[in-house]
Amino acid sequence: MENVFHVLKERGFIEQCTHEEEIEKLLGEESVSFYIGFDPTADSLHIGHFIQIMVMAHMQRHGHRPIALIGGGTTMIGDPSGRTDMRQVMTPERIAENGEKFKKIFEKFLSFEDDKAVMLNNAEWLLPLNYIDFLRDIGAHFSVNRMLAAECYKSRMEKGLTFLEFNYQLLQAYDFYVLHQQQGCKMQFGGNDQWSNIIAGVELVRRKDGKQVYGMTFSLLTTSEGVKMGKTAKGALWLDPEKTSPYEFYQYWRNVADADVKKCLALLTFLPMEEVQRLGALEGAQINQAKEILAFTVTEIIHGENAAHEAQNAARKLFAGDNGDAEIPSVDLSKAELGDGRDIVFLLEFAKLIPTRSEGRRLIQQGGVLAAGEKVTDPKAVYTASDFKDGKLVLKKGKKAFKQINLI
RNA sequence: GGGAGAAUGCCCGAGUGGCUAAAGGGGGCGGACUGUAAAUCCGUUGACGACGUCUACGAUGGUUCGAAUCCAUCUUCUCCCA
Repeated sequence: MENVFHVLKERGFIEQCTHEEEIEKLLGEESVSFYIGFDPTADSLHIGHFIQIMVMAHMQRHGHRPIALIGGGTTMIGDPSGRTDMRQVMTPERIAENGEKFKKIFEKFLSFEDDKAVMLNNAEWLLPLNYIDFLRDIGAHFSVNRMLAAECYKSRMEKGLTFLEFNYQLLQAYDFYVLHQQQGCKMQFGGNDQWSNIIAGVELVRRKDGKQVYGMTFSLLTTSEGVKMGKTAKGALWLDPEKTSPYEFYQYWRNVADADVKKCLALLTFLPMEEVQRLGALEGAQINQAKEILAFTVTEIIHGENAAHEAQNAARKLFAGDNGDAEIPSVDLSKAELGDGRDIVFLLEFAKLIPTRSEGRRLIQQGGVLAAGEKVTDPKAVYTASDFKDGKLVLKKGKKAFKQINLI
């Protein structure tokens, strides 16, 4: 079987390794147990986590054993790495709830049968810890001097870092130590922002057990301009269809910058690299084909084939100017609520295309609103039941935002 | 524990008694150009019953005809000393 290290390297996942040659050798020789930690700070995973999930999937396909670690314990502290502000302290109930949701998502991407992958929660061993014992056993191995010098705290050295957060690294290192002992875990992966935490774990295992374990980090998904990808107007690009609809999700990828197409295909899909190369090399208007494939494939992996087809059809129809079908994101408006007619601003607000009525008026004045294909020029224009063809009215805001109102 | 300073719109950041819904930048949104791209350019960016009204410059109270700007108390944060 092909060495997964080469696959990950070729696809551009790998950013830093603790011991490149040894890791390559190890992954080529035996089935390795490795772990990636996910802190349940929100009620859904987002696209940043998805990269890590892809890595686990690639690894599992090549015969290795993923340990998906849910950070029920570490989330009680909050990881300060690479952040400019302190994380909000979360209640244990919320953390547990979010953790359950994470579990369900992992089950979609990994096979947990026959111990081919395991899912654990570090709350199990972190919550019962005794402070004094922990300090003596684990804390003694850490150098504050070294920790402070680490790049990941840099921005926090200016703004302030609490002792609570400062302890995060010890806990993550301890996770690795526990997993090494209990699960024979030899590697830890993570986003590039996890580098310091991962090295800390590698060193702790070496000091405590005298064993060599390894760490590797993966590129964070950034645009060619270095901005974090996966940000939408509403915040993160979530994997949960309730939080980010498959259509929105599809559109996000359909609209990535030319320069990022190849990278996204390599990191977010399982398409063979020859295909990725070919698609990424397309130029001019042709690269739109590659973007369609990217959008469809990623949506398919996350939301399934049907949802991907629906999203694609809706997008194609809307951008082809054919507003005829029901796959467009829509809202229902009762006849009673429409009454003798409502003004355009009401309809825009009702369809959640605008946050305030002022925004709606401004938009109309700037010529950014189309109703049933006609540009709306008067903010006071009133729409009645007769304007709904077959009980439908498609509103278009700008070039890319559509919403259909169904009269019921 | 002692001392110094800061808190402004989504973010950064000017403003130190009326001309301030608050400069400038970033971001967002709309338009032009295009390929549902990037870059660029133009416009816009508190809300609402919209040439007017209301709410806003950490919180509360006060001085004043009038406060983001002055005073008092409080809260939070940063820095220096311990």
